[in-house]
Amino acid sequence: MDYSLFLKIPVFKGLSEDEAEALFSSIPKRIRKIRAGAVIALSGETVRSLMIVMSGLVKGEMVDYAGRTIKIENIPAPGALAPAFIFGARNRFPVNVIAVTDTELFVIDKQDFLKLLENNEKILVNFLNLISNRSQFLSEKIKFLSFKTIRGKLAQYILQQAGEGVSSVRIDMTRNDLAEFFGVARPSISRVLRELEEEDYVEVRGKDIRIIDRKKLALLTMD
Amino acid sequence: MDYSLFLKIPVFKGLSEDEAEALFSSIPKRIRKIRAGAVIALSGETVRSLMIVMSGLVKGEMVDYAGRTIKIENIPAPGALAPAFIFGARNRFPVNVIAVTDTELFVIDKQDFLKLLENNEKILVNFLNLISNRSQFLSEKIKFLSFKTIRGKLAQYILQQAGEGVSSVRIDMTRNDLAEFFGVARPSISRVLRELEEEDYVEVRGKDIRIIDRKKLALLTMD
DNA sequence: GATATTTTGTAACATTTGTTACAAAATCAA
DNA sequence: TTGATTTTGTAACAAATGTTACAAAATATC
Repeated sequence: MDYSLFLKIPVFKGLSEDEAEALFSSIPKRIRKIRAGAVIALSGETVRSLMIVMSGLVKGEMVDYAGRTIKIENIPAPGALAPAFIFGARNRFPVNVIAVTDTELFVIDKQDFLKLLENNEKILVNFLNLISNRSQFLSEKIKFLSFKTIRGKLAQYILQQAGEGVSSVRIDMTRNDLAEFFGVARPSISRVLRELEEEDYVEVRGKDIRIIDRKKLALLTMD
Repeated sequence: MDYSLFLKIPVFKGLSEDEAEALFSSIPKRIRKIRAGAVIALSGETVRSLMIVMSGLVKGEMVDYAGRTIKIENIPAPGALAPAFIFGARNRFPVNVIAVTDTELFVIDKQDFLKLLENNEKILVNFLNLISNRSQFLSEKIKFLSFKTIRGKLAQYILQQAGEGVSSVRIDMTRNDLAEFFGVARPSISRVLRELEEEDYVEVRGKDIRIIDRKKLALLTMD
C-alpha cells in the first residue's frame, strides 16, 4: 500500500514512510467511497470513528424543525470530520454531513485510533493540536458572535481582516454572504456600512473598505 | 506524598493509588500557591503547562479596549485552566486568569504532561474527553448564538433540556445567567418567557417550565 | 454591444430588543 | 423570625434591526 497520501493528512503529518508502514499495517482501517450528494452521517448519530476526507469535498449542514437546511461549513481534503466529537460526553455528529462532490473517506474506528495515539507521539501531538485548534477557532467565533451590534461585528471583522499596518481591506464576499455570515439581514449590512462611512470610520468603495480612523473603529468593538 | 486528592481531578480520574504513585514519582510537577486577587496568567501569554485548580476559585476575564473587564467564567476546584489551549497553534491564554480566593494550583509542564498522556491510556482518554467536551460545549453555544430571536433561542433551549418524552424542565440558572448565556438582556428573557406563556407555548412557574404545545414550540426554532 | 441576471442601495415601516428604573418576590444570613 | 441581599417582573421609552419593495448599478451571458 502507498502511504504517501496519508502523510499529507494533518493527523499523520511528520511520519516517515517506514513509521507509517509499521503503524498502519497492524491497524484496521478502510476507505469509504461516497457519491456526490450522498449522506455521510446524520446529525445526532454517534461518532464511532475518525473519518478523514482524502479527496473531494464535504459539507456540514444543520436542519431545523421545518426541514430547512442551513449550511454550516465546508470540509475540503485533506480534513478530518468532526475530530472534536470522537471523544467527549456528547460524541454525536452536531450536523448532517453530506458529500458535495464524489469523495473518498479514510476511516479508523475509535478504539483503533486510540491505539495509534498511544503508540506514536507524533500522531498524538498532531491530534491534540487538531482538536485544540478547533476549540481555539470556536472560541474566536464566539467572541465574534457575541458582539451585539452589527457595527461591532463589522468593526471587528474589518480590523481583523486588515491586520496591523494595513488600512485597506477587500471583502471577497457579496453583501448577502456577509449578512449570512453575521446572521443579520442584508439591507442592515448596507445601512450600517453607510452609517460607518457617514461618521468617518471608513470609506466604502464597493467591496473595498479603507479604514479612516482606526482608533475610533476599535472603540466600536467595545459594545 | 498523598495522591488521593489527585485522583479526584478529572484528568487523573480512574487511576489507582499505585498507578498514580508510579506515574507521578518520575514526573516533575509542582504546587503554586496563589493569594486571592493575584493574577495567575495574562491574556495572550503562552500556555506552557497544564494547570489544575486543587483548591480555591479562579476566574477568567476579558479586558476590552476601554479597560473594562468582563467576567467570562469561573473555574472552581478541581478544574483545569484552559486545557484546550495547551496544544494547538494559538496556544495563548484567551483571557486574564485571576484567583478569586486563595488558590492552590497543580502544575505540570507541557512536555512532562505529554509523557503522562503517552504512558497512561486512562489519562489520555480523560484528557481527550476533557478538551473534546470543551469543543462540544462551544459548538452548542454557537448553535444558540446563531438563533436570531430570543424566542428561537428559548424554544431550542427548552426543547433540548426536555429531551424526547419529557414535558417539564427545571432551569437551574438564574434569569440573569440565562440572559448572559444567550447574550441578551435580562428583562428581555422575562418578557419573552411571559409572551410564550401568554401564547400558550409553555407554562412558566419560576424555574420550572412546562411545555404545553411541543409542535408549536418547535416551530419557533425555525426563525 | 445588447440583454438578462445578480447585486446593491435605499426608503418606509414593523418588530424586536435593549435600557433604565423601580417594586415585589424569593432567598440568604444572623 | 427579621433584616439584608439577590432575583425577578414589569413598564415606558429608546435604539437597533428586520421586512418589503423597488430602482439603480454591476456583472454575466450571448
